[in-house]
Amino acid sequence: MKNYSLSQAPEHIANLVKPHLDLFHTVESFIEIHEFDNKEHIVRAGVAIPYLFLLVEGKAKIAMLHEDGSSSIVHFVHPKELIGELTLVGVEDQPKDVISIGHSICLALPMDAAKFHLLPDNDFLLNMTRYIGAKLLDRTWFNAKQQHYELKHRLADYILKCECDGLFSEKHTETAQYLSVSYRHLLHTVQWFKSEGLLKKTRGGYRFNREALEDLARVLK
Amino acid sequence: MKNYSLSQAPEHIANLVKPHLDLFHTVESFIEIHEFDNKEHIVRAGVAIPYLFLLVEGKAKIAMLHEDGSSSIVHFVHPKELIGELTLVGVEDQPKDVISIGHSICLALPMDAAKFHLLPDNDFLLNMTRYIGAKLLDRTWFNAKQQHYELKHRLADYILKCECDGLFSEKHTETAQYLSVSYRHLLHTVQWFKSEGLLKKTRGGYRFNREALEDLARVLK
DNA sequence: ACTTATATATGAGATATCTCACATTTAGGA
DNA sequence: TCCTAAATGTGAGATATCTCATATATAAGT
Repeated sequence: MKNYSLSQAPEHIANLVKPHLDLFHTVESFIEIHEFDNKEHIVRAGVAIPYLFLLVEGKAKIAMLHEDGSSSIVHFVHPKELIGELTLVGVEDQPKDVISIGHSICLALPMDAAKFHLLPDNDFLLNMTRYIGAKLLDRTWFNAKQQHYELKHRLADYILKCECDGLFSEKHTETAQYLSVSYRHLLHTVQWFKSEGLLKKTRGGYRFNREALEDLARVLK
Repeated sequence: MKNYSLSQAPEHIANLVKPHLDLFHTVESFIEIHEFDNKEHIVRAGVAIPYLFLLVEGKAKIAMLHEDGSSSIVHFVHPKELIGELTLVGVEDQPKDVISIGHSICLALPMDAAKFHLLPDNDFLLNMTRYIGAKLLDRTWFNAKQQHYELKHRLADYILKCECDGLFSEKHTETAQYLSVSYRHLLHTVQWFKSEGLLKKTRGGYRFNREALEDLARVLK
């Protein structure tokens, strides 16, 4: 993990970060930049979170460990999303694991500074409430659909959400944990997609038949 | 639906409501009391919500309609819980159905008054953020468990959560919609519980073997 | 008291999904 | 470059869960 203050950041990083600073303009002097390698913990389950993070570049997964040793991926964090916001407002006592997927870059604001300078600011707080509220809505919706429709629909939806320039390149292991099915069953469905001509493996991922996938995903609205 | 202002409330209702007013002490003059009958809509899906409600007495379900015509129960609202808080903070454009289960009583604060008088109040807003944040955590946790464990565990957990003085008396139809399984399959599991001596039907509901249910529910932590 | 809608109940057969076992390929670290 | 861990891929058998059909009991409305 690399860690330096905003003012010491190399220029290409500073440029990357600049567009994300608006939320934090009142506390700019406290801001640090943290870089994480693949599989590095950004937050460790059960350990108090010392920063409010904002993911600028890269990707991360929030994972949850079950009693039986297996784990679910509860959420994929993408750029512009916060990490630690529930700790900031004081409702999360037991944080979950947050793990970098590939190399990633975060703005990091010490939690104390955030509590002291941001929470009393009504505009900031309203933004935060909306952010959390939108997440609640999303997750409620996601989960209702998740339980109700079988894998092929959810997978189609997921592929379309993750796809980048017509290429789907998420790991099957993580897809399975996110969609809450066994790896084995995910592979069955992937094979079925292939055999129906919805997916075709190429270098670096899968190409797909967008219309057909959209058809399958449509029931999730 | 009966609807009257706080000052006109009959005494027994006023007494019931009093302990719940603290959140709203700055806007007491705007407050109304709404009473709903069984199956009456408190909020109708897709129609703008004109009030921020606080459930004082009774119970309500928040339901979600799927494309295929079936519906999921997303949440059971219990006394002291809010209805419409996501509309208040401005993230819910399409409210879901909220339906009274049995007779219920709500505090009702006109949405405009709430927006004007409560949102600018930093203390109130922080409370609201915490309320919404706690709900997000709960639901995340609930859903991860929900997908991961089979019905017998989730049902055991649900019975213990709903039980009142050792009596479980929720409707099977609603239980099935909440736990996202078919009615048929729920009944299979109920029969199995009976045959194993975990459940016994009596007048007005089911008695149960608490230790055995706790054992089953334990994996959900 | 009668009628209707809703909730409870049970059976039979289909299938979506899981567990376990094992082989192969890919990627990361020394 | 080799070695190891992770990711990918496939098979066989079990089971959790679903759909549909149908019957009875209970609650609600007139």
